[in-house]
Amino acid sequence: MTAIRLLLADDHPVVRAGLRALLETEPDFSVVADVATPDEAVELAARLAVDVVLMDLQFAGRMLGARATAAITSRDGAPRVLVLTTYDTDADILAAIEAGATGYLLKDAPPEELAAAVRTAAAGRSALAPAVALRLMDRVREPSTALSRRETEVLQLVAEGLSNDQISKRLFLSQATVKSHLAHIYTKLGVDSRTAAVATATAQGIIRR
Amino acid sequence: MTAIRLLLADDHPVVRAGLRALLETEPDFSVVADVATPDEAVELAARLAVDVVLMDLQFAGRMLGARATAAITSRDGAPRVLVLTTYDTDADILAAIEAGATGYLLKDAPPEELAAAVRTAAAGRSALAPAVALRLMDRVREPSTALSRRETEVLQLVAEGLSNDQISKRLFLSQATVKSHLAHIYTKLGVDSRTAAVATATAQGIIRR
DNA sequence: CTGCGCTTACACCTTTTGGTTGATGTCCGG
DNA sequence: CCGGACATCAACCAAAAGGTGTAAGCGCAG
Repeated sequence: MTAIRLLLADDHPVVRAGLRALLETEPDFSVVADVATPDEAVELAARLAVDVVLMDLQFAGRMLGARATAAITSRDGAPRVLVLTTYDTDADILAAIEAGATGYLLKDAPPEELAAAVRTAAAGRSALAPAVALRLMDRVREPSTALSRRETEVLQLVAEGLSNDQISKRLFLSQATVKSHLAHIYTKLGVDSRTAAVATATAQGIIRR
Repeated sequence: MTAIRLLLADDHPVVRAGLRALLETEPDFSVVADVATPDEAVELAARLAVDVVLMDLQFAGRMLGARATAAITSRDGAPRVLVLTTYDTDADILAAIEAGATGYLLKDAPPEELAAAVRTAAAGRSALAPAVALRLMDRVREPSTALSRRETEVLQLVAEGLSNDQISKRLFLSQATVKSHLAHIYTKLGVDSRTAAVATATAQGIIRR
């Protein structure tokens, strides 16, 4: 049995070293490279014939991991991408899954869970951390509080302090559409103002700040 | 020359492994233990006669590191505490320094910076990451961004989703006063809406969600 | 003692946001 | 193929929030 070939992508040197240290103790794992940027990850994922990429979602505070994940998984014979991040918010999870991630793990996961997820991903099966799986279950069970992708996107911008007008320009919509989305968001969250929506959504982990 | 004895306190196994891997390559460092909880950190810092404690601020999403830091540094002959965390918000930095931390590093620091900071801390000198030092300088230079107690109180309620009317009732003020406070807040933060104020203040750690 | 900043407060006006109703097109699943 | 969820936009009205000017009491440092 050949070793599972791994590529680590995270902008924190400490995290890269930690993952390497933890994963190299497994005899059937081989960490072939670790990189600090999404671009390097995309390039090396293609060149080095790896089996699984462990990908952070945030690089230098921005959400570049999802795009890199999409770039990696879009090719034929692409490696599996296991997203490994700090936050378990709806927005992040959906972005990752949409980008083609095979699994979603949290950085506070114990080493055994990490290794198990890598093997699951290498076998092509989906690997979700318990907390993440639970959140997705809740989402399915309770569709009234589940915001659509577009709604989440709008609300994220609201949380960043943008006005309806700024949001409409950012998303190439009319203010009317932004207001429409917000009205739906208020209904779903049971609130009646943008700040209350942000507060509620933040508390529930629907958006990140 | 005796080795510098280190204790690692972080709830993320990956981070503990990473710090251990990076620091043990230094011949003059000796990692004597790593722990996952603040309580263990306080206990072992006293028992093991360590020189420097590398302390995370957040444990399981809560700010327990500052209290542990205070507990460790309050004793005679206490080890130096080097706070190592992900965020460089005002509130976190001030809490750490107030608790008696000798230094404040960010987790995205390169390994050399990390090792240098440990040696600096072991020698009893203050070790601040460049980004952190810069923020403190800004704070001293630009006191206009410092909100008064009342203003912070109002803004905290805004962040919780309350309307001006609700805030006025909560604080036994008139809506006019709340609006006055908010106008001052907008000026100090350089924004022009309540959501933008919350976003900015949260980013700077002025308020906590 | 005398400013200065914080807190409180009011009035007037403009801009933004929220609430409602209605309409069109798309896409997906039964 | 059709219903339903989603996304898009419009027009209108009501309410909330923001902008500006003004001002009084209070505590504190120079």
